[in-house]
Amino acid sequence: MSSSTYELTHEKIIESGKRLFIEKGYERANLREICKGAGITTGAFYRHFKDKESLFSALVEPAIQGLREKYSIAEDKCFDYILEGSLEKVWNVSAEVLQEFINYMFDHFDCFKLLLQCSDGTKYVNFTDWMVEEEIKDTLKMYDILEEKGIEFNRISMKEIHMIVHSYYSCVFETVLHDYKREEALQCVNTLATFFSEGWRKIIGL
Amino acid sequence: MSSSTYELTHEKIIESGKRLFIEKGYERANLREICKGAGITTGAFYRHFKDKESLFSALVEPAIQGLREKYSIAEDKCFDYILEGSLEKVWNVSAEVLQEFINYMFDHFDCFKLLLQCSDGTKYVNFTDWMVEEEIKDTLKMYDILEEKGIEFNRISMKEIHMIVHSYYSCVFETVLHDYKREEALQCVNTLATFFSEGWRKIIGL
Amino acid sequence: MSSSTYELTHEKIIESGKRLFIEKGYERANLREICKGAGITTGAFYRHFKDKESLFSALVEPAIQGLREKYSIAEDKCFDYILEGSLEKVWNVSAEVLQEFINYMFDHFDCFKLLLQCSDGTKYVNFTDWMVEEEIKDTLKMYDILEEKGIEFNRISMKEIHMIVHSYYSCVFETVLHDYKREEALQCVNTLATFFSEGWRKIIGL
Amino acid sequence: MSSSTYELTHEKIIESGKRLFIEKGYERANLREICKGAGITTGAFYRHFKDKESLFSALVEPAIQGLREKYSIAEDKCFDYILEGSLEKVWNVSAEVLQEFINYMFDHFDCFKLLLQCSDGTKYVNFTDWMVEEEIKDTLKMYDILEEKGIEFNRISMKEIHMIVHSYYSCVFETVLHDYKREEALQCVNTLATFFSEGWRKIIGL
DNA sequence: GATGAATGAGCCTTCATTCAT
DNA sequence: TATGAATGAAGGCTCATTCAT
Repeated sequence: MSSSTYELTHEKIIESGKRLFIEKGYERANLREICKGAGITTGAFYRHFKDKESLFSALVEPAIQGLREKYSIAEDKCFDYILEGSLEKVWNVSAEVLQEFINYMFDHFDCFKLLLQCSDGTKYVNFTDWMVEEEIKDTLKMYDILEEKGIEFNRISMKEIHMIVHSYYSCVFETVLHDYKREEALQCVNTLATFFSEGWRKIIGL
Repeated sequence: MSSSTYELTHEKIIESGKRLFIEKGYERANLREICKGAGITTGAFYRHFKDKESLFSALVEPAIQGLREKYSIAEDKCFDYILEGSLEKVWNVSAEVLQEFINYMFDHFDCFKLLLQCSDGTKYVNFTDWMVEEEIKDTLKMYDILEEKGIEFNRISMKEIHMIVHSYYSCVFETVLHDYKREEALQCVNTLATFFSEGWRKIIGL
Repeated sequence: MSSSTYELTHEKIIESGKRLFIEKGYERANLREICKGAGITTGAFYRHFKDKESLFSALVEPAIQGLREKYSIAEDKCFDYILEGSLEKVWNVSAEVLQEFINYMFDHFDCFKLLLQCSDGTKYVNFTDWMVEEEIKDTLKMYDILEEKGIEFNRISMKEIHMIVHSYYSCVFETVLHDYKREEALQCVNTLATFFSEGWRKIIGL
Repeated sequence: MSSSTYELTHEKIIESGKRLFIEKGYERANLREICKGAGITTGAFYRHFKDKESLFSALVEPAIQGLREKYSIAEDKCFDYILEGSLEKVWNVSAEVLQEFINYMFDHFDCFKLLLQCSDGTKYVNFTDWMVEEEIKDTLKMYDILEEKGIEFNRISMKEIHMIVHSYYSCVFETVLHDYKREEALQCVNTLATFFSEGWRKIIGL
């Protein structure tokens, strides 16, 4: 058995922290209660985590990394299609990726709950914005490629892009924020893909 | 004559509170500093407001009411068009209403900033959700009317509706959250209207 | 009576802080006990002082300022004599100044006790060194004047000057550190003046 | 063969402790870090030392003993000269002893640094005073001898003696406190010897 | 009616030492 | 015997709210 006392306690802190952060949010959750929930004294906590924010990071960072990877792979796939000119396939990939995202998020439901709803007071408050910025970078890259290829399309302003991309992620994350069931979420984002691909087409005139 | 000392002080508290809440958020803003900013003592504060949250409400409630009214009027107008069968006009109204909303929000920029970005720790944290719920009620009502009129369309699930409506408001509020200029915002929501009307059409198949 | 409740409490904190800092030293004295000694809660403390170190500063700063002024006056007097060539008078002034210093220190006995014996952990730990540096500056200035006037003397190294000046102040402060009575102290520094003037004469060969 | 694992570890703790005590002072240095620096666990520490203060003692006690011995020898030599009436030689011995002291201190620089600058919070805080007391005992003994021998001299009060002796040691220790180089220190105490012998002569009138 | 000093519970964090394994 | 997780008491500090003046 790989679970030493240390690891057991560590796990208990993680669980207790998760529970309390979700229940009350980062700031209102207090360490004493988290420790009580983990069956340890406050002193013991600091053998496991540097401080309160460290615990939050530990809770949330792996999920962020995982999503980042998923995103990175999807990104590559999309650009391949764009480069080979199969624009239509991009929309399909987009839909598939969305499903993957949702599945990943529901595999780490609590982490994303934490990130999206309980992170006020941490450096993760603006997690959605961060995701949006990433996506915008890609959108701009896509613009460049289309231009290079001599494909005609309407450019819209940065602000407009931002708004729409934000809207997109805000939909995706809504499934976690409002405790959708996995199946509901998957169905919803299907609709979302349709909705958005139609919107984009109209806007950029492809 | 309308500006007694009392009212003057009241106004000063309002201003100071607004400033500090925006600067630090509801919880991290502290009452002593708010009072200092208003040139009063902490004791005097409680003559004007029941407690900290009351001040926040006072700051924010008028804007909510105003928006509610705007919303109500728009709602009526939309239903009139739906009832008379001029579906196409509904999309136009939608776009116009959006402009009005934006203008209203920018007329009360600070209040909406407060509501959308600084309300963690108050009962207003979920302001966006509340707006979304309102809109959903209308969407459902519209469904009923279309049905009554025998007009064919695709029904989508509550969750899907929720997600898309949320997305819509999340766009609208994004203009405040990211400090768009009024003109930018107005232009953006124009795009948004196009984007969404196209999306909706596709989804519900009208 | 100018003593409002605030000032009364302020004074009580000062007294309690002084007592506890002297008893245990800055670091080992704790705020809760200081407050208990002052008959207030810890919260109240922070209406009077920014933090623990602030209280220490308040206790000690006036005495430092006072000494600085005394020093400044003595300095001027000495340089006047040096400039007019009455070197012999300088030794006399030196002795008189020492008496004044001692009297000043005994007028603010607790403050100097604090400064010299209880300041570990504050920015005042090296108070003696600071005084020594001041005096050394003057010694060097005196060197320059003697040189300008063409008076012959032995120069000794900075380190030697430092050591001897340190020794001088260490004597002076010893009277506080070891709770001499004022009269004892005054008599002692008389001897000290003799002792040091003899030493200096020999060393610099005047 | 003399370096068992135990002794090796012991030595490592000594080194790590020395480093950290010097760096932060006794109280602010923390045991966990000392142990980490020694490559052991906190539990293991207590197999080598009873507690934190024990470690400090171990670090510092040998140097104290060594100095004590040096002192004792010097003391005997001085009294021999006094008894045989060679008062002048006493001053010379004094200067020689000082050189030896300095050399000894610089041979065990860290220990004296610890003793003089990092001992706040231990029973060694007043090491200088302890040295002074020792010297004073000798001074009084010398008084007695002079008296017995019918030699005339000015008696000065205990407090005066204390002050001047303190001043003397405070010079000596200053060389460690301010990180003089050995050569600087040796030169300085030469000056010191001259300075003080002149002072003493004047004061006691020999 | 206004003042503002005081409350008091709460917060995160530190650390020498102990003790089950 | 060595380990190192856990203890537990203490520390400095914050803040919405109360209440004697």
